[in-house]
Amino acid sequence: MGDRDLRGAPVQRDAAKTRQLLLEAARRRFARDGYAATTVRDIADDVGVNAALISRYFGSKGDLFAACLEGAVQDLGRSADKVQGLPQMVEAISRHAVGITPEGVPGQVLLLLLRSSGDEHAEQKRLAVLRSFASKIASVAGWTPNQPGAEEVLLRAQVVLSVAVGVAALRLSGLQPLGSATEQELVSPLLDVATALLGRQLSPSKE
Amino acid sequence: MGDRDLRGAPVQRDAAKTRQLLLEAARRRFARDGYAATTVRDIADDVGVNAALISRYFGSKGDLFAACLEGAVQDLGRSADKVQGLPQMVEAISRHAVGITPEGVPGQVLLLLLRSSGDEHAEQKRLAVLRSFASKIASVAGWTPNQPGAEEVLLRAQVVLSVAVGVAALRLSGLQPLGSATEQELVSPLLDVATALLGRQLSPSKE
DNA sequence: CGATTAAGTAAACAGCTGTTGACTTTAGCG
DNA sequence: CGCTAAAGTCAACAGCTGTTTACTTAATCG
Repeated sequence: MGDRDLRGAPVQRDAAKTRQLLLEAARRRFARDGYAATTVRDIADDVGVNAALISRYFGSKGDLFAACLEGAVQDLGRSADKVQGLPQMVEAISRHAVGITPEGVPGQVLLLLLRSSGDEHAEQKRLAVLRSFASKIASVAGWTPNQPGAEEVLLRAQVVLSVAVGVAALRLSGLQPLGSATEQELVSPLLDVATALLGRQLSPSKE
Repeated sequence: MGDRDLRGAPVQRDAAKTRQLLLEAARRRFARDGYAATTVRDIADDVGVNAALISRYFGSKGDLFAACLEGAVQDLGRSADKVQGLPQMVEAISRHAVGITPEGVPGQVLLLLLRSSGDEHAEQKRLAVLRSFASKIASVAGWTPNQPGAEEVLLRAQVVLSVAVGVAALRLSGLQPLGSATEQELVSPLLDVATALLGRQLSPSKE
């Protein structure tokens, strides 16, 4: 770690800070390369710290992955809460597909939801997040759980989610022009997709 | 391997057959679990054979992965050649997203295109396949390479491809109802998506 | 049938992985 | 300052990974 900071804040030995840096590095690696292809030494090297700290701070590599997933949940939740209409939802999806965080992997949060450690517990959490995010998409489109045709709407909402994760994955692969498309360039096609899938359902604002 | 076969064909020791079985097992594993999480012993055990045969028959684990990718290319190409209109293309996509092969992983071929070994050579092949498949989608929608707005159409075609791989990935995750949706149940929403993205471009059949 | 060659196995290998325990260094406080 | 507890390093470990080598077993053919 660096010996100095621009501000006077404590830098040199700060367990909380180091823990946070490890978490961020792990998120990047896990999202980009996947769980199995990422070693604890990779992550530790990114931070410039010894790999033993991962076991010390998080318990195990698997627990670190679980913590990353938890972070993704919160990031996603924070975005979802602000969303009110279908266009706003598409904007949020575009933002996540492109990647919000600076220095982060494109589509980091969404990609993490595709990554799997072997652990059953983590796997169920991952599934729970996907399910709840799909439900959120459906609800934004005016869906209520026990109306007729709810299953069909939920399916379509999950297809919308599929676009999001698919775009994130293909961007990561470097497929052009998708890989270098800006957030705004994505909004138009993604809005078309969302409208086509969910637009004719009892829309919240007009008609 | 089994000692008998129902037909009189040679079963017990057939290098070609064993090689083929290894290839199929590898495709399943790589598609489902990814490259790094799959060990050569896993694959060999699926076939009931010693792991040393993988190095012998394919050169290395990386070469085996490349062979799997090659298989995916051919499968995808075979489907793409038959396709003529946009509805047929959606059908083909649905078929691949659900998974054609019996005993195969859902969306095996599409998932393989998301999996990455570290190898640069394999990575470029993977990208080439994605690119060519996206172009195929665009061309089915009536796109020609040097027309005005070609870039935009290509982007939209790649979004269509994103839906395909996204659906395959989320089905693998077990997200319901998407995970157990039939090919026919997927056709309707996917046709809506493809039409919304590419329909207003100079469509091949009507108008 | 016996020999030759292919098909498959077994064991060993070097390198890497996650994790642990003992050690060293730094920050903070009396 | 000197001491203590925290923060971080280091080295070692057991287990697993891909690959190779020497071997056993089975099929083929004169």
